[in-house]
Amino acid sequence: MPRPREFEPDAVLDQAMLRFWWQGYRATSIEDLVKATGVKPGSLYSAFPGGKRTLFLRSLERYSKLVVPQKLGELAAPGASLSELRGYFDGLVSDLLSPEGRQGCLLVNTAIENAAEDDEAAAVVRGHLARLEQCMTTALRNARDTGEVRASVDPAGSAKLLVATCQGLMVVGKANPDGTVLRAIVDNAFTVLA
Amino acid sequence: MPRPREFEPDAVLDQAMLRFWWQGYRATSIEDLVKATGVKPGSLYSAFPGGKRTLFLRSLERYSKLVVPQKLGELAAPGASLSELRGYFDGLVSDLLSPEGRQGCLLVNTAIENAAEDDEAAAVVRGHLARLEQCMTTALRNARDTGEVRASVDPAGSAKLLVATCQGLMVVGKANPDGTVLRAIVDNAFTVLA
DNA sequence: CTTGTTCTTGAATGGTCACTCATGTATTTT
DNA sequence: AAAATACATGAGTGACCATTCAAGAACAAG
Repeated sequence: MPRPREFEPDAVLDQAMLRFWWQGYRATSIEDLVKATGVKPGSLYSAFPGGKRTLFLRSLERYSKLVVPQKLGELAAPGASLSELRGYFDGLVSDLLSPEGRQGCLLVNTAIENAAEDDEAAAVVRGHLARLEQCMTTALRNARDTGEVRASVDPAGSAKLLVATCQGLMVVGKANPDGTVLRAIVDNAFTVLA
Repeated sequence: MPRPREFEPDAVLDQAMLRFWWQGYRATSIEDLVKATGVKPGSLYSAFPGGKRTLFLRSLERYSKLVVPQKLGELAAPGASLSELRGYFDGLVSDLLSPEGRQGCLLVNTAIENAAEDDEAAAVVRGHLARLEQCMTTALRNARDTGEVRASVDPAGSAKLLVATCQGLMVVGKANPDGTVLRAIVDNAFTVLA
């Protein structure tokens, strides 16, 4: 009976995610999204009840589901070890140094822009941090078992530090995208472990 | 001859700084500043040509000049060593855990919200990061000389890492103000050195 | 083909934004 | 006291914001 929808909601979310990522939540207007997707305001609001904020929260979830795993790469595998951990950090650095990577991480941006006033957004960020910490803990535990890192390293504690380090990397990289500095940070973070 | 100004521009900047700090640049309206200072739009614009953005850049400079030295405390002294460095991190953590400290650092927020699109703002942030790095380098060098940290520690490199760590601490603290996590990060950052 | 249901469209709403400007005011010099 | 000067006031500007809604359109079931 009903008329079928003429657009793919996930495609809309992909575009919305990119805009929120590049410009931030407040700086992205509904008109931006209308232009980016070709979907008119009425359709947007009927497909995403709750309007802009819903679009944003769904974009965050989509980022978590699509972009984050791609960035994590093999670090997400249960057998990941020191090289995968290092690979993740190297990937972050090269992202920050490329023109397309200057936007940093949507979840870090969200932590700063929205976490204090939007607890649902903060929860998505916390989930991301927890997942990252868990991947890193596993990798460190594996690396310790194989002797790639010193036995004195506490996987859980070091993982917490490494999570903070990569968030900090993103902040520093956004203000000062200098490869020398960013690589020095990563190098020093890893000299501790070996 | 002229009629004297009835308000103190620095007092206006103090209020503007607080608003930008707590709410961010975009989320702070001129009307917010008018309400906070009692100074009407016309006077605001004549005292700060360039409008909102000038007010913001001046607020950043004022933050750098007034708030940052207070947070740095004794870490800024030439004789600072390991305990001053640790004191700085402990201060960050207790700030993040207090209700008034939830806003984090204006310069970190600026790095995320404005650095990509406003190079003048980014420059202020870079200046702050450089100053922080220099204080930490000095403290680490002093600490190494007195044997408080291992001789194998590279002051310049470790300082870059510690700068990133404290930026990361701010991001993590904003999404997840959990003392256990934040203290674990600082503890692990310092186990490397001793 | 008719009817029912959902979708699309885009103009319209009321609010807020950063910013300006004409008018009036306070102070100092002459 | 009068003139000159810079400041204070706050209504006003046009632009943009998120959101709504009435009207038309497309499809499926009967």
